[in-house]
Amino acid sequence: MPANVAAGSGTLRIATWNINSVRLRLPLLSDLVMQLDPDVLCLQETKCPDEHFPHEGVAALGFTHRLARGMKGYNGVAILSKRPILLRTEDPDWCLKGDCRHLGVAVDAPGGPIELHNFYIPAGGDIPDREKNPKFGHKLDFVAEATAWSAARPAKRSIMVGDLNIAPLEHDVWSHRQLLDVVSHTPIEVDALNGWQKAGGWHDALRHFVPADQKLYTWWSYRAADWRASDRGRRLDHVWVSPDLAGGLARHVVLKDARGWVKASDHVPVMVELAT
DNA sequence: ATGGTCGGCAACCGA
Repeated sequence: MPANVAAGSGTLRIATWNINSVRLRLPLLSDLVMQLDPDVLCLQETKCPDEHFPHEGVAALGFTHRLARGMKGYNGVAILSKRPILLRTEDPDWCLKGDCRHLGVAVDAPGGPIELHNFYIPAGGDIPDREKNPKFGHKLDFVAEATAWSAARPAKRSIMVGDLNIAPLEHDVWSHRQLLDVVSHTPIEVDALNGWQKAGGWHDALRHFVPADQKLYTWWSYRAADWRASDRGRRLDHVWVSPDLAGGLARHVVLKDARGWVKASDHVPVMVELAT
């Protein structure tokens, strides 16, 4: 062991990906593993009931520890890990909907257990008005509940990842001006997300590496004729870490190439490596 | 300004 590395410490690579059907895109997971080699991979939009989760295929990639929380057709999250993970049973059923948008675990990390939360926040529909659009209300209610939850238990040795479906910064979207009325970048959503982040004392791990005045996207619409040429992206996927882990942030990857894979998801994988 | 494309699952809903 190098002299500058304390006993019991090490690095951990955490990745997050909205896979948009884990069964359809199972073959792409091996590309992800080759590119990022994550210790822990958090998935959203698995769209897969637990009894049909492709455990065998995922195990073949080295993820010996797996937890899935899915349902038929919609939503669904999973945590795949090369290190032991322990399901947290004390976290809320968000908005009491039982809709499979969160998994919380303790990861057996070098240096001691790390609390990890994988979120899939409601997209919120098309109209940014909770009176006219209940899905937007659900999104705001979900974030408000998560804010109160974070405020009640300041984060320590904790990581929060997922598809939060909100792009908070001006340069998290291709055109701040043109997206001010578009769900994902409206001021009410941005304020809500910033309030959540502040309530938990969370550090934005991607913006730790990429300055706020540089464009950074993790999602490109399927509807663009040429997603790469038009480059009308948004940063909807996030990695937040508690203050005590922020000093250990070592590396990040936004795997933009994944948007060009055959049968791509509209989101790309994001990975953060940190000392634990 | 509008519509553009996906996935699940079998007619549209959700993104």
